[in-house]
Amino acid sequence: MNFDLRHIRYFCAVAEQLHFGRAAEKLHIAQPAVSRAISQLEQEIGVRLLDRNNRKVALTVAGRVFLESCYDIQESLQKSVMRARKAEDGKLGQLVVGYTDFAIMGSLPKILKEFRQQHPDILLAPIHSVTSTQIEHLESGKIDVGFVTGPLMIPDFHCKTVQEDRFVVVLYRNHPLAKQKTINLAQLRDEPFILGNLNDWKYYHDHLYRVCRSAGFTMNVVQQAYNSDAIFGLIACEMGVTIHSSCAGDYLREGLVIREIANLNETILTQAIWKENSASQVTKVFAEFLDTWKL
Amino acid sequence: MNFDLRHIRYFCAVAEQLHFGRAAEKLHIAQPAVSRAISQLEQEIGVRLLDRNNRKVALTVAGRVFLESCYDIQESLQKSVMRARKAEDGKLGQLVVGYTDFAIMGSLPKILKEFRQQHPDILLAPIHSVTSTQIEHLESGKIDVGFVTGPLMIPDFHCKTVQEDRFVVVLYRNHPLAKQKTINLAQLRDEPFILGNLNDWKYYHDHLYRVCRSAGFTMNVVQQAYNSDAIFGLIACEMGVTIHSSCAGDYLREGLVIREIANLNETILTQAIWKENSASQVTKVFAEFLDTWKL
DNA sequence: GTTCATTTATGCGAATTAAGTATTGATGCG
DNA sequence: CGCATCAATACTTAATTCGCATAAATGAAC
Repeated sequence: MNFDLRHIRYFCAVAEQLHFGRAAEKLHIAQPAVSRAISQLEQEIGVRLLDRNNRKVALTVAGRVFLESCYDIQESLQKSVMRARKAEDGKLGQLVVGYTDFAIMGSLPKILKEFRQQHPDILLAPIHSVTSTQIEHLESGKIDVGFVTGPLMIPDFHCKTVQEDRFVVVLYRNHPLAKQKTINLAQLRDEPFILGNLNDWKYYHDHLYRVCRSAGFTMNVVQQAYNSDAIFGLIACEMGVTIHSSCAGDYLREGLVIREIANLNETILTQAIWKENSASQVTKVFAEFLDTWKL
Repeated sequence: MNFDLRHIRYFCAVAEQLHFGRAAEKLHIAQPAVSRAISQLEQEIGVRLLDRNNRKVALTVAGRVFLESCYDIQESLQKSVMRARKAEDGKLGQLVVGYTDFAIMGSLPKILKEFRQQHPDILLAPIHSVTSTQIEHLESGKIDVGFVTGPLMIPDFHCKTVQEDRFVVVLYRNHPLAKQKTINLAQLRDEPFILGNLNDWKYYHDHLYRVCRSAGFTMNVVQQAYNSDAIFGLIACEMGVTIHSSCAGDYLREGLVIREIANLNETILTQAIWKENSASQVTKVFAEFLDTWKL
């Protein structure tokens, strides 16, 4: 294949005009150049593309077939250039997003949906993992953006709070405290607590620990569960209670109830977090997008 | 887009080698030519494709994206040339095939299946119509090949017999003659006949007329039906009998029986037929294929 | 820190390729 | 049969691409 795009351009012009002279005019060149290009192309392919004499020009069967291909190729080339430019701008590519239980129960679906609409050429790859793991993966580059449970402040990382939830008590329906509309933290002093795995949920537990300490007690943890669903499952067994995020409200299983905590200003933040330096262009586009996001 | 395939070729080479010198060697040109082509390409697209200094060459994100496109384009170009060549040779295109009831009940399915396997790039467009209509459509170019009921000899047309059937009597099960194993034609002298529309089935009727005449009688036609299924339907109503092609054997409806005709050498030919001149290349390929077809 | 080896980029003349001008030659129409 | 039209060809000119020589940059080694 020793022809190039010029030949294809010229061929398309002639095929459209069915006239070498007019095609040349459209191409802003002289007619002989067109004649030569067409014969070169035909020679190269080894097939006559245009049935022509000095009075008439018509596409051959092969010419019609090749013409279609020519349009395809030109279109595909144009797209390729666009894609390269988009990739440069971070508007095309892949974004690996880490997320916690709280994030996926809360604002993340809306955020990702909106982002996908604005940037259809960016493939989102969401990965569930807890805050501490996400931070490791951000460091190692395994994920581009994390949605973690804060409050959090890590050097060299950018943060954006995307969700603010209240602490709430989750009880089984028969629990005595379920009769109250709101619960004072101190009332939970002697309750058996079911929490997420103390290693995995470290950031949330530290926060919760401080909250309970300031209410004058330490949680009596009787079970550690794998995730929110497991916690709720164990509570449904009436094995204990938990303090969870208010974002669980929509996802609570049958038999469980949520009660607000009285006189507690402390909130749970879910934050988007990404490496300040060494962020891919796609990450930067996502960061920009988050900038415009209203809590 | 003021670049051509040369730039794409060079870019692919560099992307593969990640080394301008070695790429140049592979391309059998000097290194500066490669350098220049790459910068031209980058300038044209407006995006840096290769992160390079005097020690290292690496694809940028945009470069990776564009490289994929380059492979696609080159492949697509190669295919386009192949398709044009195939089209020239008649190995790609469309073939409109007319066929009769007898053809589709007989050898046509096998023929078309085999042809499709040998020529997957030829789109077959089968159209049902009777012999006389097919001949009109062949004249006007509406169909490329007809499968008609012969025997037939038309000037300027090529013929190839693809199927030879016996005349058989089709009766309803309760018919007195159904008790016989074979039937003499003369026994049908006074039977009410159900045949296809006399205009549409002209060629078959003429043939059948001659056959009955030589048996010493003229058919008493009481009903004309639209197609074979309709004929059989009316026979199932016990409105009459018919003489049909033995190819109907596999398709006969419940309640009907077939009886061979004694002492009849006459056969029904199904023939492929196409215009000798002005045949498209695809038609010629089909004709060649038929040449190798064993009856 | 300096030198060296390696490799991409650039300047310039040569070679190749494409385009332009003028003309030929073929073809259909009046 | 001549004329008008239009693609093809010959030859010249312009543009592009290439190769060689070399500069400039960079990392490694001493």
